[in-house]
Amino acid sequence: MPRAGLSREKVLAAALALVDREGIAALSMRKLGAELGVEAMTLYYYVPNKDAVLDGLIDMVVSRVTVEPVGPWREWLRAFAVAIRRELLAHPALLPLVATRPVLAPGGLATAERMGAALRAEGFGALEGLQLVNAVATFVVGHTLAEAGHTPGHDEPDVAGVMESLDPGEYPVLTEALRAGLGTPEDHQERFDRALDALLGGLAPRASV
Amino acid sequence: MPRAGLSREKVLAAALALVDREGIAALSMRKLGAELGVEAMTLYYYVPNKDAVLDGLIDMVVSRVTVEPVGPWREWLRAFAVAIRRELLAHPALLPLVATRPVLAPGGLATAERMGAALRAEGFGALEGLQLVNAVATFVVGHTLAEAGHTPGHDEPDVAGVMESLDPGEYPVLTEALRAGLGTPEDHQERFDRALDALLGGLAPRASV
DNA sequence: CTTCGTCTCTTACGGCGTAAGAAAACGATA
DNA sequence: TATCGTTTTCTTACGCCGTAAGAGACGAAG
Repeated sequence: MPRAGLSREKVLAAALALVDREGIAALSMRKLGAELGVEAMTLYYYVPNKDAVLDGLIDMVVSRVTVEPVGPWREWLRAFAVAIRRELLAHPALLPLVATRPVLAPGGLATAERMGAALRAEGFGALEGLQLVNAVATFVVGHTLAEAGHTPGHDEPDVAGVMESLDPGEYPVLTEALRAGLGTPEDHQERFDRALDALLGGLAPRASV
Repeated sequence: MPRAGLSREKVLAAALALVDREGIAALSMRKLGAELGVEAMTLYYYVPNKDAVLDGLIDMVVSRVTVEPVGPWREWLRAFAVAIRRELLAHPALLPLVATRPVLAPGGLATAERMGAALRAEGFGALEGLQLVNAVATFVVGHTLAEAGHTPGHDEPDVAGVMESLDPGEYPVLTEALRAGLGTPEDHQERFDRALDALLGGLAPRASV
């Protein structure tokens, strides 16, 4: 029986809290151990290495995205996209991780399977349906990355700073767009909605509509 | 006059070669120095710190994407998307970097400006046009990341391995899709083309078509 | 020759992931 | 209670990393 009451789950939970609070760069085995009142090497009893911690983190987040594929397929695919985005924005520090690991992690497999099955019932082929799911997922990750996936050190795009340093004579259209709100949260939301609508509106099963 | 004939450009070029050859994780100041026949600290005469090297790398790649915005806007936007993808796939190790830094880097500003101006001439607003450019860019980055942006260590998705370890009883649709080519290069290409068509087809200026 | 600006090196510090194994705390048994 | 095997934790050490600080080597200019 563990003396400090540790477990893989508690290690991962502490890691997520640490990352959310101080960013991905602050996640070191030593700091994570300190967070749990334990030496760094102790963690290796619960986790094979640091990479497993990272994998565990993305799996935690991905597993939280659960959407029932019922009703019109465009609607629940949209809900799927929105759910991914919400979850990613809740843990922006994890974005670079989620983006650079294969989507075929255990946490997302069941969801992918259910969606693929539902789409096949709508006339899509198995490959075609999962391509669609994949396209939506990669779109959301890409968009959310651009929105919130800043490398620590380069903090957020800093629209105001860019605007000032931009020569209006050289970049008139950019200047005008920035003044009109390019890069603001509302802009991201609007762009996300519009592009998602376009994407979903343009995709359909090969055979019929 | 430099004794070793070094320069910021040569440092960056060597860094790009090193990254292309051994991956982003292999890029350390010491190795980069060795690559150039010089000690690590020597590099700091040409570059303020490692982060500046990374910034320089993405700027090199981004700057190479130059598309003339002439003709039907959907066509050159498509060419733009294809050009980004080509450039990113040529240096897949840089993908995680490109994805996590603001798109508003110097190298891409001029391109964005020209495209924004061209779109405004087509009836888009300044903000609206740049949103469109941004949407296309983030889509491409997201898609290409999923295609080739594997974290070193996790090498490429390894479709064969996933297929074998997948229980066909539990994941019938996934199994079928994998057998049909999900995750192959052709699959990526096809999905990219289809989603890009959908995206471009669904986007239009607010006022007219 | 001296001086100065340019370029490169040496040394050192604190941090990282983790391999190897000693050491401590525990429940069960005698 | 005393002992034992297992489970859990810690100590030490190695080779990496980015880079701060400053010494040294060099050609050109006076």
